[in-house]
Amino acid sequence: MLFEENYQEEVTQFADVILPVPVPRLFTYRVPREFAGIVTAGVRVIVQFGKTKVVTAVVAKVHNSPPKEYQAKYILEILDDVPLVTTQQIDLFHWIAEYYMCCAGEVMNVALPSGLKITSQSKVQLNPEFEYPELLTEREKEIIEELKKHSSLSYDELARFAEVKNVYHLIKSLVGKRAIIVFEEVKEKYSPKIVRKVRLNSFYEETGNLTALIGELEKTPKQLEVLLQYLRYVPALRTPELNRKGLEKSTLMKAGISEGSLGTLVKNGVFEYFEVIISRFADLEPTQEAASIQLSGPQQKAFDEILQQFQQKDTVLFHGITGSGKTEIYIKLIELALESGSQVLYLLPEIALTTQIVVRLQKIFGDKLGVYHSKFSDNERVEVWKNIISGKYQFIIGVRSSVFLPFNNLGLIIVDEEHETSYKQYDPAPRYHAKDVALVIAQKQSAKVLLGSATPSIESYFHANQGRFGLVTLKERFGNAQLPEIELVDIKYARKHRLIKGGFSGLLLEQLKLNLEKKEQSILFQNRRGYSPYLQCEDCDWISTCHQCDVSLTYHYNGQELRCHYCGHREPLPRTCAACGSHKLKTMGYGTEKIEEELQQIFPEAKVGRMDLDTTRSKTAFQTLIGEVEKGAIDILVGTQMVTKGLDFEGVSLVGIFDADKMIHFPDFRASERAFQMITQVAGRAGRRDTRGKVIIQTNNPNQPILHQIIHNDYENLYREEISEREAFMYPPFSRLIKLTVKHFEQEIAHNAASLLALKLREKLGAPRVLGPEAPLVERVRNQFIFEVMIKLEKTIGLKGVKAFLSEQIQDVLLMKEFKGASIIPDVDCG
DNA sequence: AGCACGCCGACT
DNA sequence: GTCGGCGTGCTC
Repeated sequence: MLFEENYQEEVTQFADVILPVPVPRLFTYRVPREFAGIVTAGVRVIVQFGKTKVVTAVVAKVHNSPPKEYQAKYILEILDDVPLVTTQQIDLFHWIAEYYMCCAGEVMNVALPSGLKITSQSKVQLNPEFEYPELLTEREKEIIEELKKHSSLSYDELARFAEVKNVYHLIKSLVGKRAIIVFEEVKEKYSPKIVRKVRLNSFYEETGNLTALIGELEKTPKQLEVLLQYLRYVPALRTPELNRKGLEKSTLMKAGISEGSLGTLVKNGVFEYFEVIISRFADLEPTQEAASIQLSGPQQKAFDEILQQFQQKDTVLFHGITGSGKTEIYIKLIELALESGSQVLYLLPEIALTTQIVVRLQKIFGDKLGVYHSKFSDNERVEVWKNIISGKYQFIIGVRSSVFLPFNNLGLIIVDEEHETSYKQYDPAPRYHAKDVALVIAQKQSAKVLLGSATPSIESYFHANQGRFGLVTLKERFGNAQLPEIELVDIKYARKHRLIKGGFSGLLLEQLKLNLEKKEQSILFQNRRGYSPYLQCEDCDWISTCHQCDVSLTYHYNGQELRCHYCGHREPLPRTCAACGSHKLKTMGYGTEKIEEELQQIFPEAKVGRMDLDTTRSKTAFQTLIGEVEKGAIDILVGTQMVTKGLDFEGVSLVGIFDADKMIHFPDFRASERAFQMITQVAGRAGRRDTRGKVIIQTNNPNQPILHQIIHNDYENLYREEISEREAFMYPPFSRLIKLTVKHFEQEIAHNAASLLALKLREKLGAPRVLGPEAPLVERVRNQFIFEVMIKLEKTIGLKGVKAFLSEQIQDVLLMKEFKGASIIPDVDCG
C-alpha cells in the first residue's frame, strides 16, 4: 500500500499549456514534483518559452506521458491556487480556435484581461564580480558608466542610450567580457486598489481616556483639531466598531488637516495608519425598483410567450419594434433566472452599452451586477473576472468580449440588438461572432438564449421560421406611442428645381425649423465622418488620395488635415493641386462636419452637436454628449451610425436621413438588410412618448422597393424578398461563407498567390463553391495589395474536413518561394 | 509574435 | 577584416 502510494508520486506529470502566441499547438512542460497535484487544468503558470522569454500560460491538460522527441522544460511557477480559467472556458477556447481557424493562444489573448497575463522583459545589470575594465572599448565604458546610474536597464533603454538599432551584439560582447548580466524581470500587472486609512488607537475608545487625551491636546490646537475632525466623521466612543474600520486619510486631508499634525499623533500612538484593499466598483444596494416595474398588457403577453417558448426551444428570437419596451421584459426574465440560482449574461453592442442602462440595472440588481466594457481599465476587468469566479457577480452586462468571462452556470444569455454586425470581430484573430459563441456556450451550459431586435437578422428570422428558434413578436410601442411618419424626398428633383440649400432639401429644412420653434430636438444621420470624403481640383479633376492605400483622403475641418480612414495616415491640407498647381480645390460630398457647419450657418441660433468617432474618442466624451442631448442643451444632433444604436431621447421628434442611397447600393449581398436595419433603427429614435415623430429620408430614387418596406415597417416583406434571393444565389443562411484574404506588397504576387489558391481549392471543392479571386472595394491598404477568395459551402457539408483542407492548401501556397512575404487570413462566417 | 542565429554588403 | 542590416525558422 505504502509502496503504491509512493509509486504514484514518482510518476512525473506533464502539462499541456496554452501560450499567448499564434502557434497552432499546445506546448508540453514538466510539472516539478513539489507542484504535483496543484497544477490542474485552468491554473496559470509561468514558463520559459524560447531562450529568453518568460510568459504566462494556462494549463489545458495534465497527463503522464512524456514527449518523445524532446526534453520538456519545467514549469517555473504557479500563479493560482484556484483555477482562474474554468475547464468550460478551455473547451470553449479550443472550440473557437478550431471553428474560426485560429490558434488557441490567440483566443486566450483576447479572453484574458491583460492584467492576468505576465510577460517578462529582458533586462541587463552590472555584474558585481566584474574584473577586467581594461578589456572594454570606449563606447562600452560609457555604457557601463550609464548602467552604474541605474540598477538595471531594459534592452530598449539600452538601445536608446547607445543609439544603436540592434543592441544584441553590444550585449553579447559585454556579457562575454563578464561586465554585465542579463536577467528576466517578471511583472505582475494587476494591482489591487489600496486606500490608506487612519483610526484612533482603541485605548481611546474609553470615555475617560478620550477626555484625558482632549485635555492633553489643549496645548497643541492643531493636533486637537485633527482629533475633533476625526470624531466628527467617526464617533469612536459611541460606535467603536466604526473606529475599527477607520477613515480614509484623504478624507481628513480634504477637511483641511495638515499631514504634519496627523503624523505627530501617529508617532505618539494616538492614531494609527493602516491599509485596506478595496473594490474598484462601489457596492450598490438594490433599491427594489424591480418590483415596481409593471409590464403593459402586450409586454406581459410577450413575456409569457417567451417563457412558454423556452419550454421547448433553447433559443428564442424576440422581434419587438423600436420603442416597444424590450428592456422591461429582459429585466423580468433576468430576475427569474437569478432567482433560480443561475448566472445571466446580457450582451449589448459597444455603443449601446451606456451609463443609462447600467445605472437602471444597478438600481434593480445592486452589486450582483458586473459591467464589462472596453473602456474599463485593465485592473477593473480583472476585478470583474475575479468577482465572477468568487460568485459575487451573478449577472454581467457587457460587450462582445464578455462571452470569454469565467461563467460556469449560465441560465440565460440575452443578445440585444442581435442583428448588429459589431458582434463579429473582424480584425485581429480570433475573428469570432459573439452571437454564435453565445449560442455555443449556452448549449454547453444548458442555458437559454434570447435574441432581441427590432430588425432581426435574416439568418435569425430564418431559423425562427424553420422552427430551430422560437419566435415572439411585439408590434406595439409602449404606452401606445405611434411609429413615426416617414417621408421620402427626391433629392434629384429638388436639385433640379432649386429646392435645395447646401445638401438640405426644402422639406428637411422646413421641418428642422419647425422643430426648433417647437423646442423639440432633431437627429440628422449621415454615415460618414469628416468634412468631405474627398478634395477635388476644379481645373484638372485631381483627387487627393492616400499614398499607401487605394482610397481618397477625407478632409477633416477639425485639424485642417486630410486623413485616410483605412490606415490612419494624416497630412496637412494642401493649398494647391498636387497635379496642376491650381488653387481651386473644392470639397466634394458630405461628411458630418460639413453638415454641422451648414446647419450652424442656416440656423445660427440653434445648438448643433455632432456625434461620431472623432468627437467621442475620449473616455467620457460620449457620455457627456448624451447627457447634453438629454437635458436639452442640443437642438440638432448630427451623427454617424452611432446615433442609431439604442439611444433613448425623450425630446427627439424629427430624424433626417441625409443620404439613403449609399447604404442601399453598397456592393454586398447584405446591403438591403443593412439599409433596412440602419434606417429603421435611426427612425425609431423619433417620437417616443406622446408625440408622433417624423422621419425624412433624402434619396436620388424614391421608387426603390426597400424604401417602401422601411416606410411601412414591413419587415416580413423585406424578409420574403431577401430570403428568396439568398436561396437563389446560395447565400447564408443557405450556405456558410469563409473568406480567404491574400495580401502582399506587390500586386502581381498577391494576385498570383490568390489565383493559385483558388485553383487548388476549385480542384477539390468544385468550381461553384469557390469565388474569386477578386480585388475588394479598397484594393490596397498600408501598401499591401489585397485579393479575396470566397468559399461558399452548403450547410450539409462537414466543416471540419473542409477547414483542414483549407489550412493545408494555405500552408502549401505560403511555403512556395515565389510567394514569399504573402499572408493569407481565413475569416469564417465573414460578412 | 518575438527573438536568436546566419548570411550579406558597407565601411575602418 | 568588423559592424550592422535584414531574412528565416523555431519555440515544449
